[in-house]
Amino acid sequence: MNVKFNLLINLKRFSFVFMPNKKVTIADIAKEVGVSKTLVSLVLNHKGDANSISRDTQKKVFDKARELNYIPNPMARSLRTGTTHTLGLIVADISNPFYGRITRQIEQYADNEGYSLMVCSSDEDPVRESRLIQMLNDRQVDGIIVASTLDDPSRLQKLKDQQIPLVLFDRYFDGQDFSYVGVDNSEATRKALSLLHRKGHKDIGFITLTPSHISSLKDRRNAYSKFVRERSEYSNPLLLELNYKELKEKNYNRIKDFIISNPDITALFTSNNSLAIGCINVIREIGLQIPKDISLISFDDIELFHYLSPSISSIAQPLEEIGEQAVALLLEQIKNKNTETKQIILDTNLIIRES
Amino acid sequence: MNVKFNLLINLKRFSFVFMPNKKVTIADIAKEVGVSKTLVSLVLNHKGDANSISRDTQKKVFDKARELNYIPNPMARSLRTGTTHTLGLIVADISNPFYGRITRQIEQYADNEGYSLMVCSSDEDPVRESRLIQMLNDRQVDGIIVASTLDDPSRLQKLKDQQIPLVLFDRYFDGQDFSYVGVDNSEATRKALSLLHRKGHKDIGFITLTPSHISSLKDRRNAYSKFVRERSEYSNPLLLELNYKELKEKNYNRIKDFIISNPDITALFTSNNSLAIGCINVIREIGLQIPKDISLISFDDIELFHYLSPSISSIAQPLEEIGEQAVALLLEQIKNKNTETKQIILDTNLIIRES
DNA sequence: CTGAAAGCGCTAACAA
DNA sequence: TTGTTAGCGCTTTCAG
Repeated sequence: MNVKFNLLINLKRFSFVFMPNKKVTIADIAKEVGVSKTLVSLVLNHKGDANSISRDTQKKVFDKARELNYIPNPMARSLRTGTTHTLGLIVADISNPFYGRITRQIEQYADNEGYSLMVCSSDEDPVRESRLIQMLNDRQVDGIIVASTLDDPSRLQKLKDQQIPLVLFDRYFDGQDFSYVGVDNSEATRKALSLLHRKGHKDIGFITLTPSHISSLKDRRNAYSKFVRERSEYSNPLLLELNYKELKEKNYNRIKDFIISNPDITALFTSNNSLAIGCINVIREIGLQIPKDISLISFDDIELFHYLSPSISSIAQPLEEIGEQAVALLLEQIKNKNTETKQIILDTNLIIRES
Repeated sequence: MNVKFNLLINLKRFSFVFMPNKKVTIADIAKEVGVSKTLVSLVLNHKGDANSISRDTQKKVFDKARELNYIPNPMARSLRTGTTHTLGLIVADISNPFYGRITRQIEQYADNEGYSLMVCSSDEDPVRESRLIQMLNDRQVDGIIVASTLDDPSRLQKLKDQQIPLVLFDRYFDGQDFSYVGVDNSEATRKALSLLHRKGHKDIGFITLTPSHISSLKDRRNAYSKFVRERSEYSNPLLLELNYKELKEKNYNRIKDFIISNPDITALFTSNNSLAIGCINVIREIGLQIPKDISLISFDDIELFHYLSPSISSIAQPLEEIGEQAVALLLEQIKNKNTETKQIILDTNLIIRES
């Protein structure tokens, strides 16, 4: 028993000597190769040729680095350079498949370029989002991608002033000059509404979310208002706004009231997938049938819509491309701080199903 | 023109003096208050009392820090302390709602405790996962939470040897002593199978995923084998294994073949939600009806199952609690490196619907 | 071609 | 009760 115990202790002590416990630094390499730390750093950062260091020396350094299994300390590097090779991503809710799938893409492209991703959910709370931005900024991420829930873009403007690379997606700010990737929400909404209209629907209800300053939501709602205004046969806009909290708690009472108190409605347009789910619930509960009694089209396609019976028509955003472009835009800014901001508008796809 | 140019230059120079451009450091505070950097550091880290620094001095330091809007540089701190206040999370695929929802919880609890989260998807690829573990380790995250797709736990053992806090979830390793939070997959599977059996199903097909070393999948499959073996009325196990890639590509051919070539099957158990979706597709395609011709129960409840008609019965894991416990376990290890490993098994919930 | 030296901002022994 | 000093590991002038 004692022997065993001693053995353990000795092993532990011994480990100090030979194990890769104590991490190797450029100083170790320098000492072993017999050159200065500077040279090692230069070589390892592929600045050897630029500083005309002999190929022979370079090779020795590289070999020794591999032999010692040298791993650079990112903290030391970050402290020195101010860069972290980390990107920050803020979405409303990572468990929402819309954001989940975009996140997946962003993660993938970032990883390909050697960047890691810090993921945060703002919960549609501007205060929380501000805190997260601050946190990411404090942590010196090299850039931030955000589907912002802010109503006042000044916090983001501050980032830009600080030259922090920034890309918005899904939501932009009117009259603000940020890089952005998204879709034409007005046009997509108009197309869906037109379809409903062509199918003979005269009373189309529109259900959307607050906070209503969110550009994507606003554009969709405005497109609806415009659509209704342009057609004399529509009396009043049939509009319902839910807030994020009641939606999250699956409190659909107001949807129910809305549908019941507007019996003329023959079609519904919802401005996101969760709202559509709420509507489906309510419609079933009331005992109505889709699409016999009421038609439904939703923004943001999710798998569910495809499998429902009847399947639900929806407007699909090109999630993969949104993620890809967001990263591309951000990396461009990171690589060249003077890059002009760019706005990328991608095409949506109106998927017509049975609803 | 020239005047303007000069103005810019002057502004730039001036900015050095008063703008919050150049970040304030403890040195600035020290100088202003007239104490040493050490003292400032001590006070700001709430070690003032412990080092019997006068309350008066402490207050001065705190006030000045606030006045100067001091923000500690996490890189410098990390370099010095070796801690980053960052947690690493590795899942198979962040866009899968199962992981998305757990991630959401983990993020939230981590954030509450002042930790940020680095999220990575392994894509069920062990090589990729190893790389991610290495990356997180290099970045000196304070701890790692992982739903591991590895078949050889030695890479994880290495983390443990290095004293890196580690918590597994969803998947454990037989005979390995890691902290873990998950559910009793055997029991849950048995319960579902029993239900099917009680309802009179004699030929229950079981569809699962490879790689088959993944513990959760293995336990489910073994539970099925055992169940079949224990009942003489079952002739042969009706088992199909898909691989992750064909599932991801929605290549359901083998499911189709399986169902067609086993016409006796009256019930199906799938070991995850994506497989269930595949089955639903195939069953519809073949022209069979759920549950008239074939019943279906799936592991891992998703919203879709609730809304499908018929709605699909499933085994729900307590996602929120899994996330919460995983973080709790990890933080315990971070706070006290000598913490014993702990395995937490949570209850599942068999949700019986129409399928 | 190479190296010395000066920090990035912070913390923690060790003095005083 | 406070301060000095010595780095953490790396990059980058600048001077040979």
